[in-house]
Amino acid sequence: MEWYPRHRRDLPWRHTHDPYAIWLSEIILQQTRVQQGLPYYEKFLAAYPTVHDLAAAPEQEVLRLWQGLGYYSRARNLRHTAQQVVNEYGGQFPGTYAELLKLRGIGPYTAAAIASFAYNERVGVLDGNVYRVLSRVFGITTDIAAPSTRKEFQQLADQLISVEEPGEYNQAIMEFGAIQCTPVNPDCLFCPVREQCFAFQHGMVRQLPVKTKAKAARTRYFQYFVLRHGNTVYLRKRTGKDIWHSLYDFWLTETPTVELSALELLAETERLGGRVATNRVSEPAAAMKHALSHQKVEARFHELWLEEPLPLTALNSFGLEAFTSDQIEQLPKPVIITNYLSSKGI
DNA sequence: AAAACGGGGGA
DNA sequence: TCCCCAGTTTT
Repeated sequence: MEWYPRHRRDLPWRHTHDPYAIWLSEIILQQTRVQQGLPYYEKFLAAYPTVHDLAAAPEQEVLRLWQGLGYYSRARNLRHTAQQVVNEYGGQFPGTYAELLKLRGIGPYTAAAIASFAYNERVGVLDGNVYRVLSRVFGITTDIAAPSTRKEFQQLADQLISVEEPGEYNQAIMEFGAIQCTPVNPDCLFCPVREQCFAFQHGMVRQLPVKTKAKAARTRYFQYFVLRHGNTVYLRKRTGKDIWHSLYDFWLTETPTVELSALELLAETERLGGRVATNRVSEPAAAMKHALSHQKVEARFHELWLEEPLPLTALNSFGLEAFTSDQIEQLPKPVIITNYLSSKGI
């Protein structure tokens, strides 16, 4: 806590005790680096200054603002919880850790963060930074990837937390992990706790924390059909339990390999009720790769110019909608789709 | 307890 | 190109 005031970054959410603003920042910062989250925080607070504004916003608008941040369920839960706070809590965020924990998108970490930052409740935050600092300082070799390990660290965090300034303490230990006790090349030379640090004293800094590696991501091959006619492009809102729920992309067939024969391409197009114009020679399919945590997506984009607009019955049964490029701009889309569209000047 | 869920940045 | 980072919900 001596280190913190001298080294802390000046971040906008550190100037407020408003639980709404703190909640917003914490949801954005889940699984997200500060530098990436910063502009989103500003955008959201400008668009939705209060929880009432967010609760009243259309889902598609919220998702569009969230575009590029990933883990889109965070954005849907954000809006859901805003509505719940307005409708069931009279617009006031719950005032305790236990109550906050009941809200969608708020787990142990976020509940502890809001409760301690906004209300000074004495409950230890446990994020990746805290795991790292505690495992090094105390020489804990338990695998932090194992869910059962949480209990051990939570107990320690709750024991260590300042009685006088729990919120300040929580921010301090996380900032210390983010800036000083970094995952690689931590600044042990100028570390204020090196004398008490087990890992430093025993030359184990590089070995801690112990964390088993996730298994390799599977590769999926997406064949996108970029169906076009005149000024319109056909897109589809993604539904179901897959990546990018509620975001828009093109008609999609998934294949076991990267290849898709010209025959299959035409067959699929005809299945949609469309005929490819013979006077427009389609270019070779554009290829793009997209890496996620648990999947690698290799996408091919087959641009198909249709002789006629797709029949309405086909649109309805396949969930496709016709859009102009101006309309497409407003739709929430996965980054890979945005990248493809901008490469095509759409 | 394990798997699913995005995207960015550094080496 | 490979590797690393990391909360919550769902299975």
